[in-house]
Amino acid sequence: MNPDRPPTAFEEKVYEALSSVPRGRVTSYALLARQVGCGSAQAIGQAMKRNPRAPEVPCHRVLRADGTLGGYSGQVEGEQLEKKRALLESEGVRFEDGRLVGKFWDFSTS
DNA sequence: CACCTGACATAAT
DNA sequence: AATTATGCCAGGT
Repeated sequence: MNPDRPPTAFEEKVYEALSSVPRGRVTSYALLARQVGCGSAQAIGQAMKRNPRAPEVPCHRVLRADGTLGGYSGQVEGEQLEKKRALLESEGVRFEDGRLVGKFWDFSTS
């Protein structure tokens, strides 16, 4: 479920961009994908579920562009998603009716 | 085996 | 209706 594969260049790039997101802020897959120079946001999700050092990599700070949670640990539904929401709430991110309240982090500010 | 483009579904414009 | 944008899939390279 969580093989200890060494982080690849692609993942590292994603993690670095993810590190640019301060606490209490959120990003979308497409936004992150563009930062790493990828045309598919789905590749980002793949990178997350591949080798996400869960607490080390703030993959929970990656939401959909619609404001929905998206997926977590390879699941798009389940208690893991609820945990993700709770984790976001813990960081100060508020939700309403399953939607993110506020805006995404601007990489240009980084 | 790791990585990415593509196909497909859904929502907004 | 058509086009555009997003996506934690699936498959091909």
